[in-house]
Amino acid sequence: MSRESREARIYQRFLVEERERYSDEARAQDEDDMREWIEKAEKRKAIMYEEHDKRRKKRKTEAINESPAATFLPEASSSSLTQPPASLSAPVHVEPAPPGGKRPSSPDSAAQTSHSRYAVNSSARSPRLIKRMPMRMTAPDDDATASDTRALDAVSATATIASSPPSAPDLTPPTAVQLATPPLDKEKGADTEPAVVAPTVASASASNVATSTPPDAPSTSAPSPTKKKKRELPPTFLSPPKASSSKSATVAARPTKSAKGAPKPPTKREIQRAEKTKKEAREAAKKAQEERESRMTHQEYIAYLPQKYATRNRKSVLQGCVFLYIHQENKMRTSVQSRRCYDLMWEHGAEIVAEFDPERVTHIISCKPKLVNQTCQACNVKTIHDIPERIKTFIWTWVTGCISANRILTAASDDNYKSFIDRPPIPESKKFNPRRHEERMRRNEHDSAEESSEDEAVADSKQKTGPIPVAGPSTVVAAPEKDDPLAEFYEQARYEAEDAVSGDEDDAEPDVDAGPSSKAKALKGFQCDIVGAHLSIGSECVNEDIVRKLEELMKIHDARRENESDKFRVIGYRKAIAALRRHPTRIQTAEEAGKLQGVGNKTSEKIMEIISTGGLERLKTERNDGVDVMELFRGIYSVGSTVARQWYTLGLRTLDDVRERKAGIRLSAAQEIGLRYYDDLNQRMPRAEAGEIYGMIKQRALDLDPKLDIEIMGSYRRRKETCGDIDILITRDPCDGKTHAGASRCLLHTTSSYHTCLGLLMKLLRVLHQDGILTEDLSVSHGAGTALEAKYMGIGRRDATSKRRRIDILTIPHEQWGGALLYFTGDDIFNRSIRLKASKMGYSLNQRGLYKGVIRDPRDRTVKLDSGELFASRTEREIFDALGVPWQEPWERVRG
DNA sequence: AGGCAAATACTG
DNA sequence: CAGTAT
DNA sequence: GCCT
Repeated sequence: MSRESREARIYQRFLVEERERYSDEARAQDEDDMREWIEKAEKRKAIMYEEHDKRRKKRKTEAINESPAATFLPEASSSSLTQPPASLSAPVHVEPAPPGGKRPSSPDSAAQTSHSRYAVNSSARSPRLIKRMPMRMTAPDDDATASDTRALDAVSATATIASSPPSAPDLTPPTAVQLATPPLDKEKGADTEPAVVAPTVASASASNVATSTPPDAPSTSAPSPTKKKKRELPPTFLSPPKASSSKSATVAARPTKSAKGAPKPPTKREIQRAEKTKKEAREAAKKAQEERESRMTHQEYIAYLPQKYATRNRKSVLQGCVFLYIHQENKMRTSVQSRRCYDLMWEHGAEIVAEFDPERVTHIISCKPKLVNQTCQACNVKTIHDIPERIKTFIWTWVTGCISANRILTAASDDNYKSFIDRPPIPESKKFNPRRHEERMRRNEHDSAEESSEDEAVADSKQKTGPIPVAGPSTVVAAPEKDDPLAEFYEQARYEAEDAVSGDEDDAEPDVDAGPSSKAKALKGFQCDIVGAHLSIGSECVNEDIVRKLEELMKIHDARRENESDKFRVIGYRKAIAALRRHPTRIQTAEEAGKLQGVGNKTSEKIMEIISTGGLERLKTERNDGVDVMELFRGIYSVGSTVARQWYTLGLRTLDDVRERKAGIRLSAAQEIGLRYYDDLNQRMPRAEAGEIYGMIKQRALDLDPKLDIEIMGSYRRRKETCGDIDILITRDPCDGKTHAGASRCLLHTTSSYHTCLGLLMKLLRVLHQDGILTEDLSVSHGAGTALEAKYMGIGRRDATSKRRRIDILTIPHEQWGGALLYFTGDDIFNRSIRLKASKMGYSLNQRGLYKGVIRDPRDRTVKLDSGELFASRTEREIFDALGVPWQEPWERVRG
C-alpha cells in the first residue's frame, strides 16, 4: 500500500503542479521525483516479473490438466479428477459475488468529475479496492492482495483462493520463504525498504537501483552482487513457487518427497514440472556454453568447432570449401553473430580457417559488403586484387543462399540470385560510377549540404531509370582509397539488385489507370513505386459488394487469429481487397480478378461465388457467436485476441458481462479505461477535430520551447477525412546544445553525466493534463523523464463536450526525423512495400531510418547478426531517393 | 516450401 | 514472460 | 491469403 500511495503522490505532483516558472528548486524537486519514479518503476517491474512467472507456470500446469475438458462453461464435476481444476470452475460459482457490486454499469458516471489526473494509477486500482482492503500485511503486490481480499468476500472462498493467492509471495507460508529462499527474503526487503526512505537517491540506489537507468556511479562492487543475485535467482527461487502452488515450498527441495507430499499421484502437473526443471537446466547449460564461447577469440572458436559438432552429422553442401570469414569486430571476443555464422558454415560442411592461406582458402566470406580494409588486412595484401582470382569473395548472404539452394551458387549460373558479390573480373581502371548515395553520405557527413544534395538526388533519380549505364564514365571517384576496391563490388551488387528490383519506373505511372493491365509488370514492382495509386482509391467502388464480403471474411480470420499464419492470411486478404478497391471496373469473371496482383486462386473463387450467387457460403460457416463476441471484446483498448478468447471461454458474452466482472475477471488499468470509453474510442473523428487537438497541443509545446519541431502523423497527415487517433511527433534540433530530452530551458548538464532536468514530454503532459486536453494516460514511457526517445499513449479530448480520442505523443532524436516521419505516416501497405523494397536492396528500413549492411541470422530472421549502419534518415526525401522510390506526398502514399 | 516488415516499449 | 500496442 |  505504501508503494501505491507514494507512487500516486509522486505522479500526482508531476501532473498537477501548476505551470509556473521553472525555478531551480522546482527543478531539483522534479529531478528527485523523476529518479524516484524511475526507480519505482524498475522495482515494480522486477516484482511483477517474478510474480508473473510463478503465475504463468501455474496456469500452464493447470491448463494442461484442464485443456481436454476445457469447454466454455466448465462443468465442475467432470473436470474434478484432481484438486486444482476447482480453480477454474470456481469463477463461475463466484460470479454472483459482490466484488464490485456497485460498479457503475453505465460507463459514463465514473471519473467524470475530476478527470483524474493520473488515471492509470487511481482509476484502475480504484479507491474502492483499496478501501476495501483492510491494510492486511505489507503487501508488495497490491493487485494480488486486493483481488485476494475480494475473493474472500466472495462465496466459495476456497476455490478462488486456489486460483490466485499462491502467487502472492506474502501468502506463501513464511516458513517456506525463509527456508527455501533466503535470498528472496533479502531481496524483497531491499526492494521495499529503502523505498520508504528513498528520496536521498544516491545512497538508496546503491543496490536496488542497479537496473535502473541513471548511470549509477560506476562502482565496481555494487552492481555485481546485485546482478549476480538476480541471475541466480531464477533457478533457486523460481522453482519453489511452482511447488508452493500445490503445497509448500519446502517440497521443492526434495523432489522425491514432493510426489508423496501431494496426495495426488504423479499428475501431469508433476511431469510438467519435472520437464520444466529439465528444460531450465538445459537452458542454463546452454547459457553457460554461450558464455564460454563468447570469451573465445575467433581463432579459438574456429578451432573449437570440430569438437562442438563432434557428435553431429555435417551436411555436405559446402563440402570442399575452405572459408575465411571476414568479421568486423574489433574486440577479441567473438560475437554471437560471428559464432552463428561459423556454426552454420561448419554445419554445412565447410572448412574454416582463421588465417588467410592462399593455398587452402577457396572463398572469402565477408560478413557484410564493403569490408575491403578488413579483407585486405586479413589476407595481408595491399589491394583486393592481390587476392588470387580463383579465390572468390562473397558476402555472407551467399552462404545462406547456397545452403537454401543446397548447392554452390555462382555468379554465372545463378543470376537470379542477386545478393551476392562476386569479384568482378574488371580491371582497376574501369571503376563504376560511385552511387549517389555514397556521395551524398560523405557529403552529408562533412558539410550538410542539404539543398544541393537533394536537388541532385532528385535529378539523379530521374535520370536513373532503366538499366543503369554500368560502365559509367569514371567520373569523380575521388573517393578515399580506403574502401575503394570493394566498393565496386558492392556497387555492382547494388546495380544488380536495382535491376531486379526497380522495374521500369516509366511505365509504372500509367500502370494504374491502364486498367487491368499486365500483371507481370506489377509483379516485379513495389506498391510504393507506383505514383498516383491513391487516385484510384475511391471511397466508393464498383466492386463494393465483393469487397464487403471479403472484408467480413478477413475480420473473422482476424478475430480468430490462432496462429502466426493467420496473421499473414489477414495481410493477404487486405492486399487482395486493396487491389480490388483500386480496380476501376466491375469485375466480371474469376480470371479477371485473378489478374490483379494480390488476388490469387482462393480469392478469385470466392469472388466468383459472390458474383454468381451474391453470397458466400464460407461466411456462413465461419461466422459464429464466438467471432462476434471476440470482435466486441477486442474493441476494448488493450484487449487482444488472447484475452478476448479467455473471456469468451469463461462464458462472458457482452460488455456488461465485462463490466460486472463476471467469472471473476480482472481488468488492467488500460482495459478499464478502454471499457469506460468503449464507444468513444471506437469511433473515428473528423479530420478537423484532429487538427484542432493537434493545434492545441502544438501550441502548448511551443510555449515550452519554441524551437521544437512538431508534426502530426498518421491518417491526418495523409489527409484522410477521418482519423482514428492522433499521432504527434516531436523533436528538436540540438544545434544550440539543448534537446527536447533535457528540457528546454534548463542547462543540458553541468557536472553529472545525465540531464539535470525533466524531459520536455513530461512537462508537456503536465500542461496538457492541466488544461484538460489529456484526460487519461494509458502508458507513459520512462523516457518521458529524460530520454531523447519517449512515447506517450493516452486519451484526451478537444473540450469537455467532445468525445475522448486516442492521443500518442512521441519524441525522437533529431536525426531520425525522416525515418520516423515516413514510418508513422504510412499507410500500412505503403510502409510494408517500401520496407520490403529496402530489404530486397540490402537495406533495412525502420522507424529510425534506413540502414545498410544489415545481416540477419538465416535461421532466425529476426536476429540481426549485424545491425548495419545508418544510411539515411534526416529527411523523408533522402530515404525515398536512396531507395529509388519516386517522391510522393504523404497523401499520395495511400495504398489500402 | 518458405517468406511475407520490424522493432521497441509498457503493463501486469 | 506474455500480451498488447504502435 | 499471395507470391516465388
